[in-house]
Amino acid sequence: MSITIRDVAAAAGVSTATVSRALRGLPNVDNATREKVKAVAAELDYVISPSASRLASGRTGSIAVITPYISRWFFSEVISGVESILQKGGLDMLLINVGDYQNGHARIPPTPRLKRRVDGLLIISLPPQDPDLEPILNLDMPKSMIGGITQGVDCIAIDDFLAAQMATEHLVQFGHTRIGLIAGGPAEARFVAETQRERGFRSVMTRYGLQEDSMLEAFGRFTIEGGERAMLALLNQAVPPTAVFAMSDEMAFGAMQAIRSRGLEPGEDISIIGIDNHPMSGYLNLSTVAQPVAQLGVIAAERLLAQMFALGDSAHKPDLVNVATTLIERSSTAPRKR
Amino acid sequence: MSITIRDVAAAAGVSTATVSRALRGLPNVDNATREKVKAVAAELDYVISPSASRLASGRTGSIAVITPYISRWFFSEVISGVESILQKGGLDMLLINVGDYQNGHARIPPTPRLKRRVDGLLIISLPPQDPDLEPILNLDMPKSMIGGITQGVDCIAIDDFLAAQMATEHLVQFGHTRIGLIAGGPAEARFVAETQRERGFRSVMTRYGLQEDSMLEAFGRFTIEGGERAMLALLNQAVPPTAVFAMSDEMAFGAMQAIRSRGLEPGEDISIIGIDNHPMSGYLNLSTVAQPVAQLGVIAAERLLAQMFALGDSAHKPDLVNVATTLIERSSTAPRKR
DNA sequence: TTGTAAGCGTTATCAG
DNA sequence: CTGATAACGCTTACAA
Repeated sequence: MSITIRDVAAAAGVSTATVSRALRGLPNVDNATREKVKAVAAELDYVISPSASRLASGRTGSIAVITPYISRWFFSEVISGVESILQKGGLDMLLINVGDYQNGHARIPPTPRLKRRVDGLLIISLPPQDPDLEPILNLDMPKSMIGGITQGVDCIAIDDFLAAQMATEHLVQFGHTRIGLIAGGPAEARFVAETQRERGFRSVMTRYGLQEDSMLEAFGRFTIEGGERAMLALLNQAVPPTAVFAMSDEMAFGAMQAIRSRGLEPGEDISIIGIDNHPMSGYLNLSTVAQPVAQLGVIAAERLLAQMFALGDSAHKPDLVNVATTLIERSSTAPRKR
Repeated sequence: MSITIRDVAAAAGVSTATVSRALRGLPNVDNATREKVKAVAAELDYVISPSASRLASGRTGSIAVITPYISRWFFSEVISGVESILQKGGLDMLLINVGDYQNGHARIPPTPRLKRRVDGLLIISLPPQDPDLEPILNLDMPKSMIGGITQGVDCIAIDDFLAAQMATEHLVQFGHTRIGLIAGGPAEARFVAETQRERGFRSVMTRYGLQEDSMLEAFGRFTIEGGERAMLALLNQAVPPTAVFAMSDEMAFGAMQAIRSRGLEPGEDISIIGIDNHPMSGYLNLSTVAQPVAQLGVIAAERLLAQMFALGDSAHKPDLVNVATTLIERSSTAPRKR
């Protein structure tokens, strides 16, 4: 029914082998022959059958992007960066959401869906204790991950420890001593970034001999609404913090709302800083530590491609790539009022 | 190297045909045989080779999601909805970004990448005049689209005409007569939604005999920043509007910022309303016409599946599905001050 | 209910 | 540089 390589071969007066070589740009094809074949193929509107090609060659020409969320800002931004590189590399992108967060019903283990289906894996921020992670890492194919740390795998991330230090230090420099923390969730189910950010926060607190009050930590689940609830909890303390470090801008947005709902003004009455530099942050005057999110995706995809094409000769050596962050001061942080 | 259906057949003492039938849940297999085969397959950790299966059966088990953006809120939300259904249906999702907006360099026509690669197409908001659209629609496979209108194709959308009417009417009811419009872009390159929303806006203006001043229309490109610039342009008019309808919440966010930058207060001095009910809208007190974005993706995916599985018997009839919207009043809109 | 065997459309190995 | 031809691993009539 569909037109095959044999039709092209016949029409061009060559063998299927030659057609295959000519069309894929392989060497050892006479230039005239190649042009002829290309012309015939174009005229016949011939398109290679990926299934047949995959079966015969063993390469699938596609890579799986595994993510716990699709629509959250950070993730969609990363995915967008990844896609741009994969498209450029002529690879198909299979998007797989492993978050059971959405609908709660039992998650299907993704491993079987991956086994013989893709040539590479790009893993976005799977928490180390996620039960799916290990089987995925055991899959024998090139992989690179964003926001994780695994020996022997290309890992791309900002230095979360440092970013949190920058944010916290900024608050300390403004004279704040009673500083609250809005984290994502409790330690049992954390992304690597969360753990690192908490460590960074604590390291600065300790360095300046500041009291670490466990009542001054709340969880915001990385959502606006969660950030709002977390801030309200902090405000309900006997002695509320005068400054707060939120692990993400979106949680900080919610926190600012909570602050206002108490008749207080962010910056004026309570300083707040986030991490991300979300597109809204400039408009809401939120101080933050900016990270180049889409760029993380770009780099991870590029390193994945490097692995896939570094066959034999120049062996690709996996590494941990740290991308730089920048402190952006806006009016949500200000010197502490005595 | 990898374990094949023949290994399973041998180990189970049956033919490859039986293994194939048993594993795929086809009828006419003895129950005992089926269980035996399943057990052996599980033990051998056997996974069907998709390439071989596809080649033999002609079905790819994957569908392409074609979108002009990945990381913009509306699109990532839709994609998320689509993914949840496709995953449930056991289908792979190929995400294809056809926006050349990102990097400007010549876009590769997506048609060849689609030809023999997927079983179905889910098209998100391609403008009717997009040169890629027609070749895509000509592809002979099930398709459904979101935010578009094409005869003979399943189309899912809100009633954009009505939504714009609701928003505009809301402003009129508050006594506003000089109403500005923040659209996406000029008529030459519009999404269907834009065209419909402009029509809805104008229909209400006309119904109430309100002046339509072409100087009171500005383009915001559906971004926050664009909305800000557009609003500034409106504010620079000799007689600025007292109320503004923005075609999206994100543009409205930018517009609110612009209003504040002039020392004015949204709602107090200038009313503004958007469309979407973006997660930030509640926090910014933006009035809006809410649409269930992820739900659009869910429905579109479900209808696509319906087409793919309605082979023969109950023929699926393509249709235009309209999803309901709701007016949400917040403090960004208020009665006009005389 | 089960087995046989002919494809499915390429790629890749050898010769030539 | 080019052509036969044997895989690749599964599905699916058709037989049994």
